[in-house]
Amino acid sequence: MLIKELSKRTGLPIATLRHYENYGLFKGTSNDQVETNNYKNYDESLVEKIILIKGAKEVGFSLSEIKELLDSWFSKQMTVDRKKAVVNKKIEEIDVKINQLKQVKTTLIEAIKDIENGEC
Amino acid sequence: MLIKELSKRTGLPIATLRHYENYGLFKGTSNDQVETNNYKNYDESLVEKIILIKGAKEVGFSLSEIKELLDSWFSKQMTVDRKKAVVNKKIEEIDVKINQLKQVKTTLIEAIKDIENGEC
DNA sequence: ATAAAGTATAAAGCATACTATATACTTTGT
DNA sequence: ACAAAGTATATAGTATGCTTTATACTTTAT
Repeated sequence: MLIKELSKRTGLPIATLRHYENYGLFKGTSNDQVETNNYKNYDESLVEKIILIKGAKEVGFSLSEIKELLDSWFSKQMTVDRKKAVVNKKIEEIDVKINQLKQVKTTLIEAIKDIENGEC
Repeated sequence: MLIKELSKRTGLPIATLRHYENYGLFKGTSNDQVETNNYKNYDESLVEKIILIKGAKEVGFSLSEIKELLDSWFSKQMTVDRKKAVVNKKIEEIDVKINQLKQVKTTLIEAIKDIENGEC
């Protein structure tokens, strides 16, 4: 698919997708058969990958963290153990974030009670 | 307590705390009894508030979102219902983020399996 | 008494992550 | 055929959230 379709499928603006591609988060492929243009094709599998990027961003991961993760995940050079280590580290960080969110939620539920009791 | 102590208690750099105070997330009180300086005092209760700010930041909430929440929470003008609505909205957003994190986690657990099977 | 450490304020600087603009070329619809 | 829409690339601009610097004053330790 072309960039516009990718944008529709992922819900991210074209400019943002280009930014991510330039940053090295993913790569479209120019079809060498077609000589009239250099439009890039984006594979179906990229949709899932980009939605992962989007989700990770929305919960506070930086582009560089996300890049590190994806680079390991799809690395041809890295050993299986090294790859797994990187991904597992990120999974642990996710658990930390989930707990942080639960804590913030608990605080806000307390806040609701205080508000109802006119205590603030 | 003074700014340095607040920094120790919250784990945030003094410069960051000053930034947050300037942004309006909280307020220290200058003791008018003391005429020699205008050092600000930070109440014990601020520690919890700032740790909430820190946690919310780390899971992707912006300062303006956090400010909106805190402003409602401690507003003297707002009605109870309006306050509750703002806080409840944020609680819903937290649930969305928790689900996003779980989804990212699921994806990464799949990634581990793929890596083990040499599928990427 | 005085050097070192702490506090306050204002302003500049910086990193990250977009977002917009300008230019040029290609494809598509009529 | 040609206007409108799509794509690519490079560059500049912007918003957010700090972080650093400069300056000045206060407190603390010796």
